[in-house]
Amino acid sequence: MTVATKSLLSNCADCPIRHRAVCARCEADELAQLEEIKYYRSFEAGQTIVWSNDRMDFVASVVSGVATLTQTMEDGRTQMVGLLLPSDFVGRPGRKGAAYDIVATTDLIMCCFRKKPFEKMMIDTPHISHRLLEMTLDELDAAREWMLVLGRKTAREKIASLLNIVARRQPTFSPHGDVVFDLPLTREAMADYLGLTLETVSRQMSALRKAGIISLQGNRHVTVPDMARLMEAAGDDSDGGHLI
Amino acid sequence: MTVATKSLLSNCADCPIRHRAVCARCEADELAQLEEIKYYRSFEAGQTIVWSNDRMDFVASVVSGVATLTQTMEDGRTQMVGLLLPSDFVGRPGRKGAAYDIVATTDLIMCCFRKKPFEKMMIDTPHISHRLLEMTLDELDAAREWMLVLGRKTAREKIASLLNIVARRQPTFSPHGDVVFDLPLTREAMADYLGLTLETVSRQMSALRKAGIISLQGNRHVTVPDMARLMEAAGDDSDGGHLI
DNA sequence: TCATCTCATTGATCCAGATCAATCGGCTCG
DNA sequence: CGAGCCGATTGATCTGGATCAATGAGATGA
Repeated sequence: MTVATKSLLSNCADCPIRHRAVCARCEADELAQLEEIKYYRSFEAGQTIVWSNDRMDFVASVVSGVATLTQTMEDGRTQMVGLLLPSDFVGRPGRKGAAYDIVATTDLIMCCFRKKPFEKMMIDTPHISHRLLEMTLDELDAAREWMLVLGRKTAREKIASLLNIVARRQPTFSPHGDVVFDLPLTREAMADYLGLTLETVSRQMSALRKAGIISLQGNRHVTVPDMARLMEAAGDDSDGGHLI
Repeated sequence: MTVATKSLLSNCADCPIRHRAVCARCEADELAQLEEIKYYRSFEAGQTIVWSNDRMDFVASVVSGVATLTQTMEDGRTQMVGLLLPSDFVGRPGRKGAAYDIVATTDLIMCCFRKKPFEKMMIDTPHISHRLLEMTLDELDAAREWMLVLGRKTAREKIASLLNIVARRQPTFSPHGDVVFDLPLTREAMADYLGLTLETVSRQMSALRKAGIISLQGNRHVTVPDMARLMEAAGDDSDGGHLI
């Protein structure tokens, strides 16, 4: 981490995830309290942050980079159950151990809080626990959306659904014009997310490319010329009609 | 509903889900406040309680019976994303519409709260919002567990996993000796939960019966002579070694 | 510059579960 | 009682994605 980054990060007011993370609703004095108990940790791509069932004595927000939550069966089958992007929250207040393996898939910076003081703050600071409830409900919605993908979609629809989600979480996203981004996942990680094999992922990526729905520059860099066609390939209603 | 049931239900202190539902942590005075804004609704098996995207101006707890949350694609493929048993919470504070179809699969009684007053109470009553956070985190864990089932398990393991979950949520459950219960779902609903067809569900139920892992009396009534064998068939570690 | 490693692509074959179809058993209603 | 219905079972066949296997394309480093 450079000196400039370190100084940027030390101050919550300048934090890139200030308005989206678990601290989003905090007032200046509450932020000052959080600032007292926070510390940063950084990880390299590929590092395991926590192993499933290990004791985990902190909770954290992803500041930059991407991490994954995965579950593994005894025979080695693995399923990714969460994709953590900047501002997402990690860890469970009120429980000792980690329920999943947490792995950094890119270089990663996390803003950590020791669990005990954080739990104490949650009790006297409703702004934190309300924001955490809201974020947890959003994650639950995302998990249920993913259950539809895993249970009922074809391989091609699964790939298109994943590309759609990653595209929409880009900071520069706009639904019109080309959408360009880097996939934060290997083909194998995509397969683990989608309940497929990596060969099927590769074949379906090629199929979407041949159909002109995406174009690829290298393995990771994706261009989507028409988001509506991508959504159609994902089996989603192209007019994502929301009731607000 | 009989007169006896009605009288039983009108008093929170005697409520069968008093210690497990969203009100579990409430003090007597808080309970009295809840009592003011609550009302009961009952539904018959098969009735749809709310349609996806409909306005939903209440939240509720399941008092007795079973309901399901399902998502449907335009072409009719459906995936169940939640199974609501007594004490489970329904609805999302802070959002106008329902995200899923909610359907009663047995006769059902719900304890409802109008959304506005409930949201107001959540702000002044940390016991409620903390309990709701805890329940939502549990649901998120259950949803992620289910993602592993949907993404990576075989049809036989899926069926065994579902039986395992239903067996463990019986009020009379004990891990030793015969476990006996009624499935609250049709074969088709099981298929929607598991991302299978109803034919495959039927075949795998027969296979588990022929293997002696379960026995069936009629279509719905199940006896499990040995929970360890069922867990093994589900692909789960038979010593569910938990770190508390 | 060439060996090695990792990640990805592509081909050939196989099989678990989907699909299509017939039958069964219990229930309700005329 | 028999007709019709609904949920469930069982059989025959098909197919999407898994599996097994070979090859390619960048990156790293001796």
